[in-house]
Amino acid sequence: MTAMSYPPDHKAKTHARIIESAARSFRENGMLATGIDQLMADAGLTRGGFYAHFASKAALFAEVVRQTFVESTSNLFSRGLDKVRGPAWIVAATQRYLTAKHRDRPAEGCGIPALGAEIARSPDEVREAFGAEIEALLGLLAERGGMTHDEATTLLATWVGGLTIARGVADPAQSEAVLAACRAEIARRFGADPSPASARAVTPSNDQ
Amino acid sequence: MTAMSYPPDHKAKTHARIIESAARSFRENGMLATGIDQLMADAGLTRGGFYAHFASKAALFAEVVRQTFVESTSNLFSRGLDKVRGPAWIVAATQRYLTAKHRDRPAEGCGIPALGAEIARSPDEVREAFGAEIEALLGLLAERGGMTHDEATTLLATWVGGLTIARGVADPAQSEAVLAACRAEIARRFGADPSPASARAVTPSNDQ
DNA sequence: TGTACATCAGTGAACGCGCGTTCACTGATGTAC
DNA sequence: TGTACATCAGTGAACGCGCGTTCACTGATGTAC
Repeated sequence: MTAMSYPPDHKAKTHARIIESAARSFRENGMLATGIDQLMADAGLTRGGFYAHFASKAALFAEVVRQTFVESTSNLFSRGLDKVRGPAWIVAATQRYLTAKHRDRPAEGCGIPALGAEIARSPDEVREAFGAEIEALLGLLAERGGMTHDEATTLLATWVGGLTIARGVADPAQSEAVLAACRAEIARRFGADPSPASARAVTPSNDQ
Repeated sequence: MTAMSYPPDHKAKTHARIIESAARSFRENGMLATGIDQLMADAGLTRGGFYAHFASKAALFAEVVRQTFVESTSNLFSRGLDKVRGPAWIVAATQRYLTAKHRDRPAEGCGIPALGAEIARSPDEVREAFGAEIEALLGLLAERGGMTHDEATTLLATWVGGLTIARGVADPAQSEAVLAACRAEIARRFGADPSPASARAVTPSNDQ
């Protein structure tokens, strides 16, 4: 009862390690294509131990969904993007989301384009986690971008759809054109400079 | 050489039947989750015959991608939508795409939200077919909606992302709110009545 | 009209392999005294 | 300080099953004469 084996955070660290490496592999290869053998091996463990950490693969998937939103929130509200608000933030965040780098590195990117279709086919456990994360993210987008909830929803939809289409297209020029079109239209809509050059060094301006 | 067994269109009909039932199952359950045994059984055949029709599962997937765009084009440019152009078409097509019915029937719906992530992970064969179909569809959207290529790209991205998010969310009210937000913003942007009631009976107006 | 034949769409057993999950266990750790 | 013990994170063999693909074959069909 009071006896405590192992350091108290040992299992928690292993748990987090499994989720983080699963989150990478799920986004890169798909949830279904990632076997439990493989993802446990990636975390330096063997298959049997999986069920000491998660009730099922679906339970892990729900945790992975949460993990990808933690990462996305960090990507969208730090490293320069914490210094701007309103339209300037919207344009700068768009320049960060709709890039060739994000397109080419799904393992580190937004979970919605990478996992959305598999989430939609998953049990409630997963879809409820997704719904809660979407609502929280939309709140943050609306607040930081000075948008209505509807505008934030549409902005996120355009990001997700733009990246989905760009990832599916084989020709690099055509793919880049899809990203550029969405970037330009969003910048036009929110009335700021659409050139990618301005996205690198975001300057605090246009608060709300 | 000149000898011709079976009616000349017999194999072609079987070929089309496999593609059509695979297109349904791929969109509903995912490409990876659909086994060749199952999809051949759905078409009334046994597994071995598959390779008389397709070089590989990826080759079938490329055909399925083309098939879903044929269906989408039909859905977006007929049954009332062939009677309008310009902003009126944009709003009416949006009201048809971003609906609970489309969300709940992936097997009959747009292949981009349902298969985009799996297309992105597929060989060039599949991604080249997707790129060609995207380009053709964007041309049609731009022409019928009186939009620039960039506007058409962004509109399609918003449709795809909106449906992806709405499908992943468990709560029906939250899911409907995502669809409604995207519908309303698109209608607002293209300056027409955003109420769903006007979408049912589209009236020819506002040409280009 | 009747028979022999060539075609080929489709069959079904078999290949090696990985899947998600269960479960009896091992062995390193910290605690009690 | 030293020993016996309880804890429990992680192990690895095993479960039944379906995967994508290959290949020797069957049998219905249309053609030739």
